[in-house]
Amino acid sequence: MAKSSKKSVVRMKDIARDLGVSVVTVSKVLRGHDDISPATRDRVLERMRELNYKPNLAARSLVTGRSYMVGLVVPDLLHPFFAEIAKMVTHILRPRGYCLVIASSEENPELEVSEIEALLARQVDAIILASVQASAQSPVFKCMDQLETPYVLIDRNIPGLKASFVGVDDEHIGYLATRHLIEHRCRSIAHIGGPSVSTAEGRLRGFRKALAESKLEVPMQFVERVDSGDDRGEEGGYKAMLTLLSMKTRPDGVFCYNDETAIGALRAAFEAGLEVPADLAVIGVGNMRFSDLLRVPLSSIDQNSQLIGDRAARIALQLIEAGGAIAPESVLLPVKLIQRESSSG
Amino acid sequence: MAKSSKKSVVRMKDIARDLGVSVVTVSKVLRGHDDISPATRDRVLERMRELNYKPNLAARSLVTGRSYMVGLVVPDLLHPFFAEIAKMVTHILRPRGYCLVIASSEENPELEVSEIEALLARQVDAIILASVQASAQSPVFKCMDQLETPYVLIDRNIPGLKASFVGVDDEHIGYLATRHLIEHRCRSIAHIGGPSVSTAEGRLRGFRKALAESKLEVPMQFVERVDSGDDRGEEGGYKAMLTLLSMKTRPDGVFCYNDETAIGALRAAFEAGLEVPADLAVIGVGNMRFSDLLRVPLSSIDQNSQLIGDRAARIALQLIEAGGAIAPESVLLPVKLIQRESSSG
DNA sequence: TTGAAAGCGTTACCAA
DNA sequence: TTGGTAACGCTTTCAA
Repeated sequence: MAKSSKKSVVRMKDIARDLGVSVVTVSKVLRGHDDISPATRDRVLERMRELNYKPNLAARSLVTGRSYMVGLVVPDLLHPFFAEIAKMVTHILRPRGYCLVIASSEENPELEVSEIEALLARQVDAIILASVQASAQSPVFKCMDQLETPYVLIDRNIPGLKASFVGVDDEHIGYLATRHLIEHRCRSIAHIGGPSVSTAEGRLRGFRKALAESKLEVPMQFVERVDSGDDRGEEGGYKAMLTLLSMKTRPDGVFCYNDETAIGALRAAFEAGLEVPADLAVIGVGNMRFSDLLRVPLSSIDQNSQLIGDRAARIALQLIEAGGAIAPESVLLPVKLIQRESSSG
Repeated sequence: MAKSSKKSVVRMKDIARDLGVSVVTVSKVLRGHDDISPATRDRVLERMRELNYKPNLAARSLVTGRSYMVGLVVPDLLHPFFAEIAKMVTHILRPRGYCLVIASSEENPELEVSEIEALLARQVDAIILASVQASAQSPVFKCMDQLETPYVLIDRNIPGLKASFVGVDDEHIGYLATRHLIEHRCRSIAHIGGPSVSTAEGRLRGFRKALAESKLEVPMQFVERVDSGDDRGEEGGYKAMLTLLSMKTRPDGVFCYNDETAIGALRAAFEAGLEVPADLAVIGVGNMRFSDLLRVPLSSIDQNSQLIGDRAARIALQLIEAGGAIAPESVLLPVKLIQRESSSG
């Protein structure tokens, strides 16, 4: 062989020429068709190996109409919840020949639209989407429908959309967390909530439900809201907690929309000289890694993010294989309360 | 318009037909060629909008030979260091029309090879790579060279490879961290190191250098090594620390390969009833978020991960645009010591 | 068992 | 300013 210093994109044509067979034959060998004689097959395979042949997937995609790419759109890759999902999704997809194209919406609905349009232009076979769209009317859903690109919603459901969804029961999460605080003798419980997406709203509903059940009051001012974006909640949680602590009757427990928010809340509480959980019990959602190594280990609700990624990927594959002939499926995964010191008073 | 319920993949052909122009004209309008009359241009653009036309990027890729995709291969997406890089890379790439395909090697060299081959088959225009290959002889590098696919190494450099690299000076990190411990009156300093990649090795060299400079001994047994993989180091750090603590003369300071390892080490120290930093000072690398909210806030060296992603993405773009006619560049970003309670004795 | 021809949606080249 | 023609590398179909 010549010194392999020059660019050499090997094509089927080259292998066919070298071996005196047709391109079709090479193509068939590549894809394991059985109407090829073992002798030819072996020669072709050997030559492929010699030349280190790699099929051009763009060309294949053009003729088959399938790209073997799946898009994943999340609000923030840095959030461990979504990173874990991304990891699990590739883990399921890769052995099946698919690859993952990631896009980040940065919690911005318009950006999400353009990211999805870009994915569609790339002919992705399916999209897995933690959407920040406000409603089912958003043009993204029409786009995907128009191209018949199947999609799976994760984490945040969009009411009124006939699409598959994988996530958790957020109302249940809110209920569970709040009941937990009540059972630990909190009587004046505040909530630091997230932006207006289904998850935050569900958790708030669960919060109210638990309190109502126990006939506990929720002063209006005890529900603070954090606009996401800023440092994924930590700063927001800090400020919200400051507000809560400045009230004349202070809460003795706080249920935070997520762990980042809770960590911010903890920081505010420490700075104010409070003991956690003696003066203030805190619980979050997400069960972040290292939650148990914090100054006061943080109680949390585990959202089962690995399983969300796993299931979403599998459903995406089903939708691709089925060519759309499959009914939307809604999967609610179980959650688990992880009690740690921040609420064990 | 008919109800848009049926699949409708709009092609240039359709627009051309509707308007009585040629496909070429449509193509030129799409790409902003200026040899088209404004009148035609407007008609085409309007029709594109009406039909919600999206160019088929696979087809374009086939003829131009460029996919506008960049591959990113990391050992573990879940590690915040790599997640941050991934986020930054998309952030640079997206506005320029590129998308990011992610692949995870799981710290497995063979898996890394196959992931890279898959990316090459997809015609990615460049690859950004935190490689786990042991040497420059690995076939992956030949592969990428053969296809003239430019690549940028990040985080871990491969000695003897003529490739662009973006990372930090790991020997300096090790030196800085160790000097810091020495300055804080540690006299018996241990190291918990990582797997044999350039980063871990550099940090170890820096460790030895700082100790030698101060004429401090390093008993062989004071250098523990963690095989990555297990929970990104936390468990390994824990076990390594247990070993160190079981010695007849215990270290009074430990420099850990990364923050995860350090957190494991902290856990072991706490369980042994030690006070940090009074009995044992600890410093890590990575400056993980929430490092300052740990039970004992962890001192660390910040690796500037955002900037690594930024620079790697820009270099990748340059390499793509230059068509290989650019000399490899090695960028060493500055690091910063973040002192916290774990080493402020 | 093999292969010739057609075509996938786009862009490049050059002529009109 | 416009467009015809020929690619790009592959798969599909169908005939040999």
